[in-house]
Order: sequence, then structure tokens, then C-alpha cells
Amino acid sequence: MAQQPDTVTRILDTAEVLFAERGFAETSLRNITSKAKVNLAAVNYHFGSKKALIQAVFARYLDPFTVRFHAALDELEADHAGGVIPLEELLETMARSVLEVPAERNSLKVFMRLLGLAYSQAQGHLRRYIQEEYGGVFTRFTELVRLATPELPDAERFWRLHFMLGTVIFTLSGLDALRDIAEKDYGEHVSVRDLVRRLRPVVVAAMNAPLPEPAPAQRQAG
Amino acid sequence: MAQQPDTVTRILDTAEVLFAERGFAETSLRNITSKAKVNLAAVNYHFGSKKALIQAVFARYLDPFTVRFHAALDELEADHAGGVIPLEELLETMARSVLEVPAERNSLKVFMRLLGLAYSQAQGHLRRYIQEEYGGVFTRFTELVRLATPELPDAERFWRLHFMLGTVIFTLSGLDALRDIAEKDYGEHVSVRDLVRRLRPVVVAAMNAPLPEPAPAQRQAG
DNA sequence: GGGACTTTCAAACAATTGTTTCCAATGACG
DNA sequence: CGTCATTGGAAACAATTGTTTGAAAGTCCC
Repeated sequence: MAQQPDTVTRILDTAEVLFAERGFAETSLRNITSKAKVNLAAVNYHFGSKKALIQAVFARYLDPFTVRFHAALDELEADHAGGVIPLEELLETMARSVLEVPAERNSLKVFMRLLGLAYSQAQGHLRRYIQEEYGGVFTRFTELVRLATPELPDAERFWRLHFMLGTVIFTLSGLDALRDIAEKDYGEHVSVRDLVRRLRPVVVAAMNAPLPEPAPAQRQAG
Repeated sequence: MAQQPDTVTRILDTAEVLFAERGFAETSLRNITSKAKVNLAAVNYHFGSKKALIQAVFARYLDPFTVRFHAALDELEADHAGGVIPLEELLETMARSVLEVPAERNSLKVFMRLLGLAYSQAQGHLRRYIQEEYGGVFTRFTELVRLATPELPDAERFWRLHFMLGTVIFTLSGLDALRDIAEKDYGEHVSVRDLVRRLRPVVVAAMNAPLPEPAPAQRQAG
């Protein structure tokens, strides 16, 4: 037989694509195993359960990502020895780290779609797993963002970061559908890199937006 | 018994909550009917199928929304007779329309979560249904936005609108989880209205962000 | 009050799900 | 060569899914 990837890899490769296309609950193990041309029992044999398979799919992206991102942040901190790292550079570094990992397998779309699913699908175990396993690097990043934007109240920065997270995940995870519309309406084919290029000024402007007017006193009219 | 809502309403009320909490595929008809205290067959009897039930849940929000939104846009156009409506007012009007509908049932969170699911879950039939049934009002809105932002290339405006759509849907549909974190870290309880207040300057700044640097020539610069 | 409906109900349906079982094939090692 | 643990595979498992059935109960109008 040809040098076919081993069973575990074939399962992961197939599972991530199907999960990204249809979600977790809508993808049965039989869908995966038949398309991957492995035996049905192989999933439970190698991974233990469907939940564990889902986590393994994420780990294959997030493990290298956290390594790279930590390294990139190390480098950035060294460059600005002790000083504050500008917001643009932080965002740039994150974008680069996110893009690098799946680039090897031409699967950024899949990666983003999976991230979107992790947020939107029920799968409580997944959110818990990701938070426990990969929360650290995100904490480090937000701390650096805090130093870069001292004028922002903590709560405001927290929300704006999540606003932007929403922008990126929503856009890139719904990319196929949006791309179809865009292509039809504007005849323009958009690559992921095009989108990142478009995202940059928007995200920076959003983070630097003026502060909202203070909340009106709870009961009393403003 | 007391003046309990009729079967159809009880099913819809229960279904929307469960769908919002767990997604469509993860919510079985038995979950719904048992919690709603109606017979299992009632769903298929009144709605025909689970798909039709899902669509009915959306219709109950989107029908009144489109009516209100169209009316609000009519009013806005009348105020600016023939002239251009400023972007801020357009966004403001949309926000107000979105907030008004579920306010009657205190269920904005559910509404937003459902919108998020409509984008992220497989459910191709849902996207098609929403597009066909409610695409018109969105088209009208984007056309007004086009007039308000003549300096933006069409494609750029298209993407920025979707960026902001992502921000709003992602934030408000993941509100519970985010709220927990925010409350724990900043001791601050956020209401939906707080969030809208915070969103306003961010969205405006994002739409008015400087244009991205032109794409590096792909084959031939346009 | 009786006939024509609509609505409710318990039960069963066929299909699909994740998981487990048991046996054959494989390969390493003494 | 023979032994034994490991891995692969077809089939069966129990549980759950959406849907349908057919009869009972309720409702309305003439």
C-alpha cells in the first residue's frame, strides 16, 4: 500500500474537515470513519470517545499555536526590553501566529471555523478544555494589551478585545458563505490574507475608538 | 388549570430557550415537549417537522422586527427628505429596532443567541429561509449605509458591515459566558444596554477606519 | 344533541447514534 | 518455530432520534 498516513492522522484529518463543515453533533463517527476509510471502532480505540476526538482535533492546532505565540511574544518583549509594546505590533504578532500554524496544511478556514464552533456550539466540555489547556497564553496576551492601552479602563478593554474576537471569528468562520455573496455581488475573489489586510485598520480603529459616554445613572435620567 | 398559554405558544417558548442554550441538533423534540408539558406528537402536528419548528421560532422574532425596522427606516427617510442619512443615525435606528422586539418578552439574549446559531450551525435550510424571507430589509439597510458612506469602496463596506455584524452577534450571543468573566474580573454587572452603549463608538470607529493599504498585486493590479 | 371538525394522547415506527464485543490478522521476541 | 500481546475489522449493542399512527377527548356550529 502507498505511504498512507496512519489511522490516527487519517481520522483527525477527516474529522476536522467534517466538524468544520457541519458542526460536532451533526457529524457522526460513521461519517468520519467511512470517509477516512478506517474502521468505525478505530475512533473509540484510538481516542476513547467522540468528545476526546473533538479535543484532539483542537489540540493539533492549538498546541503548536501556543508554542509559536509564546515564542513570538518572547521575541517581542525582548525587542522592546522592558518598554511597552505598541498595540499594532501585538495585534500583528497575534495575526501572524494565527496564520502560521494552519498555513502548513492550507487549513486556516478550518481552524477558524473550529474556533467559531467552540464558542457557539453547546459542547461545554470543549470550552472547559480549551480554557484550562490554553487560557494561559491568552491571559499573557491581554496583559500586554493592557500595558499598550493604559488609557482604556480595564472593563472597556476587556469588552473591546472580545468585540474584535467576535469580528475575526465570525468573519473567518463564516468565510465560505460570505465569500459567495461577496463574489457574486462584487465579482471579487477574497483570500484569507485579503481579509486580514482589511481587518487590520478596522481592529486598530475599534480598539482606539473614543470612550463611550458614561452610563446614565441607573434610575435617574441623565 | 390556570390560563396557560396554548400548546403552540408553549412549544415556541420552550423551544427558543432550549435552542438558544444548546443549539438545534443538541435539542431533541422530547426535551422540548417534556419541558413544555405537551405531547411529543404536538410538534409534528402543529409545525409539521423539527425544521419547521426552528423556522417558526425565528419567524416569531423576525416578523415583528422587519415590520418595525422598515417603519423606522421610513420615518428616518422622511426626516431627511431626499438627503443622506448619517451613518450614526442608521446604526442607532437598527440598534433600537433590534432592542425593541424582544424587550417585550425580556429575551434579547435568546434572540441574539439564536441569530448567532443561525450563522454558525449547519442548518442550511435556516440560512436559506432567513435569506429568502428577511433578506429584503437587510438589502434596504445596506443601501442606505452605502449612501451614508460614499467614500468607502463597495467591497470594503460590505466587509466592514459583516465585521460589525460579527462583533454584535458574537458578543451578545456569548453574553452569558462573557458576563460571568467580566463580573468575576471587574466586579461589574453589565446589562445589554451597557453593552450597546459600549458598542456604539466602537462600531462607528470601525466603519470610519482608514482604508487598508491596497492589496499587493495578485496577477495584475486593478 | 348530533355531526364534523380540531386537538391531544400513548404507543410504535424505522433510522441513526456512540459504544462494545469478539475474533482474525499482525508482528515482535524468546 | 511458537508464543503472546497488540491492532484491525464486522457485527451487534443499547439508547436516542424524528416521525407516524389510530383512537380518545375536546370544541364548535347548525
